[in-house]
Amino acid sequence: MNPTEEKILLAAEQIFLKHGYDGSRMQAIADLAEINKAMLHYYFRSKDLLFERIFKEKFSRFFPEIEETFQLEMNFVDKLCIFAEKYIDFLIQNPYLPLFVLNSINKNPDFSKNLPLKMPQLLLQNYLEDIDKGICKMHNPAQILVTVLGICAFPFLAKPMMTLLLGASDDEFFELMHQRKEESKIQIRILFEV
Amino acid sequence: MNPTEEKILLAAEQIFLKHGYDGSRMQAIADLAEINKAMLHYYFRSKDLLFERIFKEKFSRFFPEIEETFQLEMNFVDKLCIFAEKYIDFLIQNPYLPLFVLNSINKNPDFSKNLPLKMPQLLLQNYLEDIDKGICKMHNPAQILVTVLGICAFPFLAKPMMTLLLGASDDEFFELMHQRKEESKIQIRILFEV
DNA sequence: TATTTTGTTAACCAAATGGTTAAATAAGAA
DNA sequence: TTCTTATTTAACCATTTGGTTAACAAAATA
Repeated sequence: MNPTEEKILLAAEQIFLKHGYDGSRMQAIADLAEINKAMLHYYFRSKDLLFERIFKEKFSRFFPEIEETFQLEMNFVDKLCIFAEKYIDFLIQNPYLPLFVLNSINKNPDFSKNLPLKMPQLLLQNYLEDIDKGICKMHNPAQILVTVLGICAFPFLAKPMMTLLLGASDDEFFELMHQRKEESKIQIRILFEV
Repeated sequence: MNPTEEKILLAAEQIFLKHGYDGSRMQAIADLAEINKAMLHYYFRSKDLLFERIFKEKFSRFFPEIEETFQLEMNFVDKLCIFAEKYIDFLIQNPYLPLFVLNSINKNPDFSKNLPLKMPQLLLQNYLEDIDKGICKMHNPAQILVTVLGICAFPFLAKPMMTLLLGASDDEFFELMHQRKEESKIQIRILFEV
């Protein structure tokens, strides 16, 4: 890929993830990429298209990783634990991602309508089997999904508020998130294991 | 209060909560309030001041309700349960609030620095006492705070994504949230009760 | 080398946006 | 009623913002 194009994508990613669509300026992206603003339009035509490019890439590069986990041969709760650890690790590397994705979907729900999201079905089947076997507690599947995603993603969504409430620094926050990999597994086992 | 001022505040609240600071237009607020755009500046001087007014009101009218709960005479886990139910009920009435507050703090952390937030200390003391009494499990207090807030608030933050993942309508989402009042209490007891 | 294609820049443009102003109207006080 | 103050409006303004253009440079191709 053209080095200029790459510089643009890298800069756009940073700006969009930090400030969202509305808060981002094309000029800011150009400045960060150290290129002329016209180049943005030369390579990507419009702000909308550039944003869509970043959003789709971020949204889809990250969901497949989860799917892998759910195809492993093990019981439901173990899968959830592995998922949680991997997911939190991923979010430590991409702390702005959750707020970015949620805001983007919130602003334009149609945007992610055609993106692939087949994991729930796989998960659900697996879950029902383990309830039959008697090794997993009965919950409303929707509530499980919300709870587990929340355990992992909420701290990152609430990062600025958390550091405020706890009087913690950025480093302390990330230390807390590393702890949370273990904490999340403990919580998941307590919640779902018989 | 002046009826025009009131109309403005009502409209500003709706617009800001739905679209955030960057996504909101003064003209949109004026249109919704059915008044001239100049009136906004006549009563509130600038977009920043109008936004600050809305933010502070939303942020502070909502935290005190929590504090009440924590001053009741009962054990820690019961308090958490009562908090969760009240909090979810409140969020059902104000579903846009969590994303609005988090985005606002995220955009301008200094903004909420001088706002009163003394609940953690009260909570912490209460918690330590109950661990001494042996009626509450030992966790890192910070992790508890994140988990409990997440159980309540995350579904509302993730509402658009949740409805997408679950293929649910708005009504079904709110039905799920009413269920969640019970679900949250169950989860809190499992997590923290001995 | 000559020519065409690709990449880059500075200057420019139209629309949108937050904000102002001066004049008009309504409301109160004298 | 008259004078003063508060409220409202339409027109206007400066800046910002996404986007365009035309000229220019650098490769690539012939």
